[in-house]
Amino acid sequence: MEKRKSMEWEQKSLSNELTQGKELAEQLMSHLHHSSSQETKDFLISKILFSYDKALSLLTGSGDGSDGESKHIPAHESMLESPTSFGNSSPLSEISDQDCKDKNVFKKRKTTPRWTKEAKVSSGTGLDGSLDDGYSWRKYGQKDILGTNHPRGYYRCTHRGTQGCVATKLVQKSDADPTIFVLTYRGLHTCSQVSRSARVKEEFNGNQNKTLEVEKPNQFSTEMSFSFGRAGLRVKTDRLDTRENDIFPSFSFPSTPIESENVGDHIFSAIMMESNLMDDYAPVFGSPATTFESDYLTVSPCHVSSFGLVHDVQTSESGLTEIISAPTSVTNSPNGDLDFSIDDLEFHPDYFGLKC
DNA sequence: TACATTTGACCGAT
DNA sequence: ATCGGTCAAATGTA
Repeated sequence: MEKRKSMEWEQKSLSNELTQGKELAEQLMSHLHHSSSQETKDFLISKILFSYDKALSLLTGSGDGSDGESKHIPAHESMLESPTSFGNSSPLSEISDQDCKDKNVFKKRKTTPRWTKEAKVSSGTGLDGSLDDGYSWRKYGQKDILGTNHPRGYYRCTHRGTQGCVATKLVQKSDADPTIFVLTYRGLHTCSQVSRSARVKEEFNGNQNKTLEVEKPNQFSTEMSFSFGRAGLRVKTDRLDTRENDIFPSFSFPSTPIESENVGDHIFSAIMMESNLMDDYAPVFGSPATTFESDYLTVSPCHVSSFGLVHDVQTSESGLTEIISAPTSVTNSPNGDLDFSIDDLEFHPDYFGLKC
């Protein structure tokens, strides 16, 4: 009896996944006929691939594909263990498989899920650098993490006190490649830094030949891309004499234009590494079976990388525009952090069809 | 003086 | 008991 129900449920899930894949493909088709950015298309492609991955895992019994109920996977940890290994793998598939081994998919989470987005940043300069994602961050802690050589820095939005902004971010230098920083964003920016973000974007527009697509100015942000673009990088030269800063630079995230001449060495890639990722994307794609239990769902212009399509982009003059323009077609908003609440989704329904 | 950073202590989850 | 995350007092900086 139970088994049969389970099978029916799996069948339904499978159907949902396939349906979702179809819808995504249709959306992709639509985007192909319009002037959507490559990033948007990549995004859809990655979604499709993941959807089919899930469907396959359902078929092969390696997982139930319903990681919407899965326990939280310490994404940052797995990533830090092998920060450069995502280019050829499908981390989410792995997560899915892992999740499905011994969990009861109908169980509720014990804790509020955290939706994280991670990014790898390679400075490549040997100099400490700051990243500007359009927001002001204030460091509130630093911790040595077990199994890692570098401490993890904890940052929260400067406007937490004044505007109650709950966005936080974790920054940690990669063990495998000290030039790479792993950024983990958490929470939704509820603060208003629109003008600042807009200013940064204008800078890009002025400096680059390529035009930014500002399709949804009030919803999702391009800050992730900005943070690794030229406006977001600057060389922090103060307090370099301290050991701590040597191994772990302080990220102040001002909107200071890049001052380093080594911008071209900077590499950007972002990874979304959350176990519940796909299910929470699902509503965006109209999956009928999706349930909302989480407080936030994450949308990142960079999540293509989380499906094995790691998008490392050289921030040379030509490459930079690629970084900037592609993600902007997906997001544009004061919410530099790309997490957003379900409520936000409801208030901006047009986002779904347009972007996802 | 106001704001940011540092860092040890504390807390909750596992 | 351990570990990751956060707090908050002390300290630094502009």
